[in-house]
Amino acid sequence: MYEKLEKYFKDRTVIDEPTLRHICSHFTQFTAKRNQFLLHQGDICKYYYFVNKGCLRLFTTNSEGIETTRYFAFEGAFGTALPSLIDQTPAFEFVQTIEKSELLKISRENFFHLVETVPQFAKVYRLILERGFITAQQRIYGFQGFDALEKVKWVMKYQPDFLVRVSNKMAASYLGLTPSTLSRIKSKL
Amino acid sequence: MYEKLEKYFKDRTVIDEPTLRHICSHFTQFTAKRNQFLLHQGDICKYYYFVNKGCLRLFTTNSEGIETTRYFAFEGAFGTALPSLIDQTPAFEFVQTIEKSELLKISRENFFHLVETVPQFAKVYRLILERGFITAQQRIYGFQGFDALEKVKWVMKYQPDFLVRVSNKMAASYLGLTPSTLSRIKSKL
DNA sequence: CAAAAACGTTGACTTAGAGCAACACTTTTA
DNA sequence: TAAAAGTGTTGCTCTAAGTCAACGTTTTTG
Repeated sequence: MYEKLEKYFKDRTVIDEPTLRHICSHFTQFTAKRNQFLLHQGDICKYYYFVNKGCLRLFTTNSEGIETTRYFAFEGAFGTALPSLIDQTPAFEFVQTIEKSELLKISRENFFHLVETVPQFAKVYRLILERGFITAQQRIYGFQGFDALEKVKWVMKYQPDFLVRVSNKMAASYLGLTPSTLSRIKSKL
Repeated sequence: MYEKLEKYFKDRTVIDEPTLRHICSHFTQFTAKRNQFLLHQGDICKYYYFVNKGCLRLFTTNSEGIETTRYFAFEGAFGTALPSLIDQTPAFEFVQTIEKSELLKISRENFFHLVETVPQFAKVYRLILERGFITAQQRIYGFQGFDALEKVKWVMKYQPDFLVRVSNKMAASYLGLTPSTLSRIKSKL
């Protein structure tokens, strides 16, 4: 139940077993069906999620109903609507499973309590933020000024399993293309 | 010399004077001319910068020489090429002043030493990362699927002083537009 | 398991914004 | 302070990608 989560911490910091168990005791497991929403736009986000199995998608829709996907959290990754969780403001993004999933969740209160009281937890949170920030930067640089073909090559290089794991439609909403365009690109390699 | 930096910390955490002075003692001041480069693409980034006066721009160029700007650090803001600073890998982005500037810098070693040893410093770094991550997310959502007019309205709403402070050319490279297009948009409000 | 809904692909048409060039105006520099 | 370099604006043309629609295939659901 907590193997993946424990591995996540062991891979990122020096940590003893009691501390690990203390951390894990704040996470509770639950399952979710395919396409189940854990958070709707406008809700206040209460939990940080960790994916044991399956996949979470974070996305928003604009006024015309067009979806933009920001992030997919696969097995062994954390994910949440961070601005809403931090500031307790209505979420801009939806959090949704795209497959039947086994998830762990920790409440905002417990999460930040651990950040304040367990140095290893604070360290790992710092690493999550650093990587998240860096990934978002790469995405800005990687997508701005790229044409459709370059975007597709970019994900194939930096997230090789992405195109096989995710539907054409969702991949398109991540890349900022229409499904038609992505389909045409893929047919030429 | 350290007033802005001290204010930055006082605004973000509870901190006593000796700790504040300890932190400040690791920063050294220097000045830079307009359009001076503090870091070139491919260099290894050694410093975190704080802007006392002036402005830093972080940008990259693609294979055709087209510039994409990710971030402007104005007075009272931190800025650096974070992936390079953290991993000590060749920088993907340039760091450049766009005005005559007064800056503070702290070495990577001292920065992370303070993160490890001064809880208030770690806290403030965490806040920087959280805000940076959130801003980058907003930028992804704000720009993907927006047309040129919507992008311009978006910056006017969320960064009102931006268009007046920054040249048309640099604003365009931030927005992912050509200078011609931005110029045309502005002429229609 | 059959009907309905959703998805992927492809073709024809349209369009927002890029590319390019010309010119005026401003800033830098020698 | 004159020449050179850089910047903002505007007109014209062109193209990458969006829109819309048709159709077959897969997935969902009652």
